[in-house]
Amino acid sequence: MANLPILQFEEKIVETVDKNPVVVVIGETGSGKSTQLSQILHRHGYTKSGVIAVTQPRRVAAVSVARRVAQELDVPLGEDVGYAIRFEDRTSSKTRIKYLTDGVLLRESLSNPMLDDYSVIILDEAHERSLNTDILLGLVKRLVRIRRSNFKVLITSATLDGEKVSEFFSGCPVLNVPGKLYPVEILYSKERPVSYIESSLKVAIDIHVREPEGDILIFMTGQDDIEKLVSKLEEKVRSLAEGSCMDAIIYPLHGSLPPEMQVRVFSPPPPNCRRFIVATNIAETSLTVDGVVYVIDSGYVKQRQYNPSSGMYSLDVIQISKVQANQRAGRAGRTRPGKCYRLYPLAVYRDDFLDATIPEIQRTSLAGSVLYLKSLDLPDIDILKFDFLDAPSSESLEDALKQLYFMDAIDENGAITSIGRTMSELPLEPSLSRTLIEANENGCLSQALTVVAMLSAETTLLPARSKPNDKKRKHDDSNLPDGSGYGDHIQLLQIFECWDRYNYDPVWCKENSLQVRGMVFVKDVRRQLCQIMQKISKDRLEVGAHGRNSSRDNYMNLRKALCVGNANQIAERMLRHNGYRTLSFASQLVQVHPSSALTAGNDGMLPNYVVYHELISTTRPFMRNVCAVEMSWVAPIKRKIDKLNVRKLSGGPASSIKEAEQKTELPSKNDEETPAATENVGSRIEAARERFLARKGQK
DNA sequence: CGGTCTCGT
Repeated sequence: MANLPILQFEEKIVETVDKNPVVVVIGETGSGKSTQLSQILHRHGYTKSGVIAVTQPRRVAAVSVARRVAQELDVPLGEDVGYAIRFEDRTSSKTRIKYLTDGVLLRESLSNPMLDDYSVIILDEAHERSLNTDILLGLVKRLVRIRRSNFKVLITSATLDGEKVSEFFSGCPVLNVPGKLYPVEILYSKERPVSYIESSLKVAIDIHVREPEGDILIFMTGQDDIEKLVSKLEEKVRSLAEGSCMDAIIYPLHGSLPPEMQVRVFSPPPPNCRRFIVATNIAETSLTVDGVVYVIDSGYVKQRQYNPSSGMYSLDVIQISKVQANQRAGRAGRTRPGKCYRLYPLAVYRDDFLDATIPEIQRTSLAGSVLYLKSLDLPDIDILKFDFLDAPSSESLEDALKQLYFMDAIDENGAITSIGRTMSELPLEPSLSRTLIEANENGCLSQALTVVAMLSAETTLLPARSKPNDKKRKHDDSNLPDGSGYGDHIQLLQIFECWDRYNYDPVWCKENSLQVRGMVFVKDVRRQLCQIMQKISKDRLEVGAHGRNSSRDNYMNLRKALCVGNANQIAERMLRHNGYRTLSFASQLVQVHPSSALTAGNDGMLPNYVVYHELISTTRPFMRNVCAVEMSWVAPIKRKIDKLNVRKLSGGPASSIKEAEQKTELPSKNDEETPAATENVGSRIEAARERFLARKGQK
């Protein structure tokens, strides 16, 4: 701790914070900013008038950094130093330094918009530009203006363009703190490889044979490619002459690996043995592997993308940004000087790569964030003119308003309704909050709580059911319920009710190929939602998870509630086949995803109407998680869709839309870096993807 | 019949 670079700047930091309401601190990896800034300000009296909050984009970071600081100050965790993450609040009235996820701070601001428990707010890792951090940036900017004297904000970040943030905060000072990285030599390929798997294989084996000891970290785009490369590496390593070089262990590393497999990379290797770690971008920021000296960077990443004009997500392989490339390279220099092999030419890095990754706020549906902003009731804030560091496109904001209008969260003038207010209190996507509220009216709250919690866990829930070589059909060897023909929401409900009957036994999960971690998460979410619903409602609610066991249950009320909650996500079947067209937005042709539990009737036809949880474009556009609904429930929603007037939704006169459009289309210093419209983002990604596919060759 | 990169309330 004594030799952390940041401590040499203690006086300078304190002096600057004393004189300025906002300070940007640029500190590279190893500078100690996450653990030391809060302690420095604590030493200089900033905890006398309030708590110092430090936000983190990740739960594990909030916990581990809090633990370290408590240790350094020699106090018990949870007293003077504490942390707050979802499901776990380890703070007390004594707490002076509080680490928390940015999502938790946003939640807190709902019940205390002035955040006046805090004398200082430090937004850490702002360069990652998580959706929540971006919203917090806008929020604290406003708080600085309103709270004035007793409030300090620090924005800390590794590589973020300090000037840009400084400009955002009316020219606030920028402090630079050096890091503790060893030099990393960058080696470029002469040209783009035909197959980056083969190319990674060759480079990795070359390193293994020629270079001194040190682990190799290889960045790939996804599980599939990781598995391919791992097996090729194993084969190659076996074929090397015995005694010709040191031993090797090869580890895959990605998010869907069970935790016990992930932590293997943290235990040191046996002596005289080199580790190959083949990873997704999970190893870029989330997991740090000690002992890495060589990095192989394919230059690609898989990224999820939202198109607001079609309401559709896609998962694309795209080129990384310069920031990402440098982050990857830095992973080679943590313990001693290292080398980074870039599988692309310098010219590609220099001319093709974006400077910074497109921030999440420009890649995701904003319904939840817009509802949040509406619920703050800030008289001086117009959603379309909200002060973002990088504004989302006006299309994206209008899409969010439309969604909220169809869910009755805002009225035709764009004002938040009482339904919208209740929705904003629930830590869920708006469609799911709306479903819960409707279900409560319909007398099927307990069922809806289960469905909504299951959907919150996303894919953690139903992993690959069949092994690659297993040609059995979906439910063949599975005893899991089938959704009674109504589709996936009902199946999810039935699965959880089953687990409940088995007293939440983890063994049952494994036997039915359900991820234990995911199911436990569902149980936690469900419990949290029960508490919130109990608080909101005056009556005692019936929230037990036990299924009613009536064999002829047609889930009528639950499906009605789902229809209301998903008013923006309804599809109508075509007359002669089982394709659907989406209602609302521009109508599109979509299919039910093949993994769905929805079944056809005796005539071979699927239901006339379904609601879906998500549209995802892969080989074709699919609806994922669908539920059968009745035409009579859809009719009133259709009328509402026909009557829609977007101009009014955006806050009255059409002028506000125009202004927002102009604002986002202002030329910036670097057009590449701040894309104005989603279409630009989309087309650039499309181009990058085509190049990638062309290069990937064989696949 | 298809394929899931990473976070978070």
